[in-house]
Amino acid sequence: MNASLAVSTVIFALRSSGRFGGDEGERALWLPLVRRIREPYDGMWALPGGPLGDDEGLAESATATLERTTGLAPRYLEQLYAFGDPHRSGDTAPGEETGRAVGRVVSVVYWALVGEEEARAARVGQNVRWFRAEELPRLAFDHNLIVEYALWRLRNKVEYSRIASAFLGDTFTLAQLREVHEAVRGQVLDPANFRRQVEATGALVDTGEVLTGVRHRPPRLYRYNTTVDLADQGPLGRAAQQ
Amino acid sequence: MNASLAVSTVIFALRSSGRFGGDEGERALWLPLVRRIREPYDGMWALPGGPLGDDEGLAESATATLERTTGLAPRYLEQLYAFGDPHRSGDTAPGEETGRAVGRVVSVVYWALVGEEEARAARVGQNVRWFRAEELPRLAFDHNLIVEYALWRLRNKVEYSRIASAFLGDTFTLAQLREVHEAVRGQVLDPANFRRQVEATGALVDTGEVLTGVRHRPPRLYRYNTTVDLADQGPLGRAAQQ
DNA sequence: CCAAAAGTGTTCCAATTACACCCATGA
DNA sequence: TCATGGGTGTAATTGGAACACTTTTGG
Repeated sequence: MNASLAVSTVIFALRSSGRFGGDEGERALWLPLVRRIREPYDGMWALPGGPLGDDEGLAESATATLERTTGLAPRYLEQLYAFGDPHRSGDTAPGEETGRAVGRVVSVVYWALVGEEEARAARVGQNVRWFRAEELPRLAFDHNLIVEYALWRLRNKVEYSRIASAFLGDTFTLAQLREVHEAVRGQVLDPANFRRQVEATGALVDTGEVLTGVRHRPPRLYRYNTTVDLADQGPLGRAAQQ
Repeated sequence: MNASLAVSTVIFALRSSGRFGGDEGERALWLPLVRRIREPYDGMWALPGGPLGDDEGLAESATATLERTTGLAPRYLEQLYAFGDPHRSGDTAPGEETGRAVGRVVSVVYWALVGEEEARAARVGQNVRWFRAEELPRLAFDHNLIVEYALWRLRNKVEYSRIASAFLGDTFTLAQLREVHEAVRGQVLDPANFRRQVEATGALVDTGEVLTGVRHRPPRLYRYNTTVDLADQGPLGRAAQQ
């Protein structure tokens, strides 16, 4: 019989390493992993996922995994890649990846972004733990490679699309948006030039409100033009396809 | 049971509409399709593909399909997307896509580029026909959408990678490379600026030879630096992964 | 008034564009 | 020698990077 199909999801959140309630602190990318409770790779950490349901779409399955693992809904979701190498389990013995199927598994992997606010209150299940994306232990299967690839895609895409706003709330200041870019891209950006660049895209909408309570000049609050997709997916975005 | 898995391939070739042997003529993108001989969509044209073999990698399966359909080997091959919507057959009745499996099918689709020279001599099988990529009939399943998406990816990628050379032989003149870009991107490019841009990448190697027999100044023949991949796939390219 | 970040202005540099012009070959 | 595309030169324009400077708040 054919290989069996699983859907896994790389879930990214931006978290301040500082205490709760504090607006400040070093922001870094985190992601939730689940501990395996069967062979192969028993006891190791792995990406959340599961077998594809009989009448379930691929993106739908990724969303369900996200909800099951964190209780959250994605602010951005995109297919990453399909991994199907016959020996990707790294083991010569046939392994099960989903906890149910046996034998060869092809994984369609998605990556998701969740909001910073929601991520603070994310449910933490029994065998779920959040890790810094840059400091992962050795994961089950080829999941280290998958996370690396997802990080690469995220970092590329944040430069030429609007997905950075997925980490933020509906309204945000330009400094907040810039800090997301800085955290993901790993470099400091000139506030003046950053402002002009995002303003030049024409996608920013001035809400007319300002953020008060800060001990300096109150920054304006912006919103993104929601009639436009966060990222151009070409024909896939224009169709109702996913 | 789970959905079954198929691998399909969008195969692009660049063809002159002129006669054989003539170097000139309007170049356009063509692709081979196969005629379905079963329900659903019996008699309609579809992308070549087939079920994933038991011990076969995904890219390996795409390469095998390419060989079976055209007798050619890909000069460039990349995974496009996994399509798995439960109702992508467009039919409420359960359909078979591969000619063997029954029920729901998830297709991992690849796209490939083959050389212009090889494509002229491509084997044309019983139920295989080449079509201009811009003038396709209504295809089986969601294959029109898939081809549209593949075209979009090709046109994007040709601008920031070296995949255009996959349509050409080992050595080529800058005019030939420019004509490939013009055909794919659908716009004329300034020869002088095009030359400087590709030279600036440092990937061009002057072979020292020239192309003779033309009734004007003989152009130099170049080669691409083959130690570099045609396109940066990030961690996927660096690993032995496919 | 002072510190701090918001926001604006200006200069410099690199890349792209447009286009003029010379070069080398076949007919 | 002429037509044709190969190849080089150069000025104009654009866009980004760097950084000085003004504005507006809380303390």
